[in-house]
Amino acid sequence: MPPPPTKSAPNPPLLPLASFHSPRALPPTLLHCLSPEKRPRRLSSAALSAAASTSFSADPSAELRALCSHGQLAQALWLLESSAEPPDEDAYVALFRLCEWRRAMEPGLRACAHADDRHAWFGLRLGNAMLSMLVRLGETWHAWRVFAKMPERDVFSWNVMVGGYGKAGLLEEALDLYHRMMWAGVRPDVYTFPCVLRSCGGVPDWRMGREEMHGLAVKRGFATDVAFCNSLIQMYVSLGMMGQARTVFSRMDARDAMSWTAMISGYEKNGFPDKALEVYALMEVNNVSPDDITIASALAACACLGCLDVGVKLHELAESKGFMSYIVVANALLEMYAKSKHIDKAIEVFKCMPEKDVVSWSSMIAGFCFNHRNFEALYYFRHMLADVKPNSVTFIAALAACAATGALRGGKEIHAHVLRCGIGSEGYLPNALIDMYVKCGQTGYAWAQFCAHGAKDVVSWNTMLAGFVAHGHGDTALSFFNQMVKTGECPDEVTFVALLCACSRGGMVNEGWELFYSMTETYSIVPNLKHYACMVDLLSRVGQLTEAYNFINEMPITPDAAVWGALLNGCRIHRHVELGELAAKYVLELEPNDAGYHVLLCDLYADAGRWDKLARMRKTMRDKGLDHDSGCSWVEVKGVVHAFLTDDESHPQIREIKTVLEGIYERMKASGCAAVESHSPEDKEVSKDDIFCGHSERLAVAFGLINTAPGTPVSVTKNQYTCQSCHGILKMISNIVRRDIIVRDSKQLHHFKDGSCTCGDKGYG
DNA sequence: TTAGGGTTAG
Repeated sequence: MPPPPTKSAPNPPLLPLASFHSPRALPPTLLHCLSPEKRPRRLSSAALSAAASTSFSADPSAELRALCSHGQLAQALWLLESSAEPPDEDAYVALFRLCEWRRAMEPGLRACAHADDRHAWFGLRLGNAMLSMLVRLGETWHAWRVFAKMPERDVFSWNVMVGGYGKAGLLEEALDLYHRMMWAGVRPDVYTFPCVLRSCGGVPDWRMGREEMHGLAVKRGFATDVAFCNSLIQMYVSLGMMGQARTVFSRMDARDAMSWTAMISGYEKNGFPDKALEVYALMEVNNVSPDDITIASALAACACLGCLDVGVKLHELAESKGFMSYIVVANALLEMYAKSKHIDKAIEVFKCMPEKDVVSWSSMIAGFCFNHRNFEALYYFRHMLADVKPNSVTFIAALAACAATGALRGGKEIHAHVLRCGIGSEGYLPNALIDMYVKCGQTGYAWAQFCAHGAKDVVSWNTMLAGFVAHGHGDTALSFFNQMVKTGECPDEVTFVALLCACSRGGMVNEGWELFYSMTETYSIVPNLKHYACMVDLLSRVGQLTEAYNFINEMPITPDAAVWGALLNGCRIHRHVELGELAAKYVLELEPNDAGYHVLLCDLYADAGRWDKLARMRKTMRDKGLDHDSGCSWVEVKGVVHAFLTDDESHPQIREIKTVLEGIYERMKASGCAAVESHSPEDKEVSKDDIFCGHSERLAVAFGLINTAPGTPVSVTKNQYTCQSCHGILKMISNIVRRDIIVRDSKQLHHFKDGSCTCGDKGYG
């Protein structure tokens, strides 16, 4: 006897065709197939004696049918299990249909076991009703057992099984069953095609779906059936063949809301959200009324595009049609608001939802991350745990929030939670864990996670590669890339962004050119704006400013602000005011309200001693309202993330923080550290003002030093780039206090240790 | 005399 299946049991291999009709190969009774938690509860002895003393009507089968027709499931089940004789086939069928309609798992399985025990289910109608119910309840395995035992099967039985296996994601098995059906000489009907096509889209050999199914449907005269065409569209959608989907759609004589929705969601899922909205507009023009699923699909397209105006109209429409109580619509709506940078509106929708599922919570957590409100993401994550069980998508979003704030302890807790749930290798979770460890400055943990990840993909390699680059291990990054290629992993655009970045940080010009050319010549990857920006950065940082400028002018695509910004940064490092001003002209044309680029130009003037121009630039910033410093740093202490703003005096421990900074200043003076570069033109020594400049990273570092154990590293995350003065001071602090200080800023990761930084001071001319 | 097609989050 095979072991009783459990919920996680793999799909049983299909028996050889011949065994279907061989009594010797029949599986044990259905009751024995049920997993322990699925076994029906027997009636207690008290209930049995009560049943024995109950007077039944003359026709229990009629009574059972009547109870089912009135929806009285509990009483019907009781009657079934109390009667001495099994009811007739009609009564069983009525009970199975009621269980199917109610999605009543346990009563359904009990009724199945009852029929099975009494060998009363051999009729075709009864078997079919059983199959239909089991498939609808998601009990494909049990459906298979019933199907295998049925002495007679019709096209309905086969359709239910083929469709059921497809729904359960067992696509190969579904297609196998379809072929067996054909071999068995069963003639497919109009229902067969949608059942099979569901699985054709998910298997590599899609030609079977297109050629065999389509041809057969045409031959049988089903090609005009709306459900068949919709299934065909869906098959092409899942194969990413939107052209063919469009052809089927345009040739349809009649289309219903499902046809339109399949096209809308198809375009959205295949990366054409704009086309999805075009189809939606066309649907309106054709006066086809959208239903809840259409609206959810169109909202998903709006979310992709950040298209608020159409999204708001869909919101109004959903309200007018009374769809707001549908969780799918509400979820799609809050996602749309979050992605359109209206997170407060998303919160409003979320709070109005009478019921929230794992998608609602995960969307909110990811939405907060998308809107740079990572603390709220973590707050929602903690609250969710009391309400809904998180899944891999939730954990990925929460890990992103930890990564963004450098919340290592929080990230580790989530890692432990993931392992406890046994989903550590599910979906993108392994890569999200690598990313979290990388961004929290823990390359060692990231590496361990990378090595433990059994199914590495290009994203795993890229994430780890980016980790080496961020930590200043340029040589390791290049050898890691070689290892990646040797293992057969094909690099993509992201890989080359990381590699060129490594070259730029390490001043490896020749390697950079070689990699840049290899993109097109070896890997057929067309360089994008990010790659060009990296190359400009590489050339500019090493002082090849004219080459960088010429390189920009020869670009086959129009340079963006990042490309010109890289040149501006190079000009700042090498104090080339004229070329810097030219780069700044382009940058500020493209990004006129970006405070960061204005600051970069100010720094260029300050470093070059052009105080008149600096004053004018600062005035321009004031006039534009860009002079407000919104610098913010975070540090995690004992699992709690503390945030500090520039000149922040609000923290309860601010006096201790200042005392620590003052102490450091005294020790700097005593140890003769006086050669810090200052922005002040007259003073070239470290002054008290330098120490108390109010920059958020210093406050966060001081707070971390106070509140963590001696000898342990302090890890800080900052939303802007670390200024030259802070960089110099932090190097000194790491030396004085003999602690590792890790600062991840908006540009790179700095690991300060014994008075030096892993960035090699590149970028701090 | 039952059944098939479009569904939100990374």
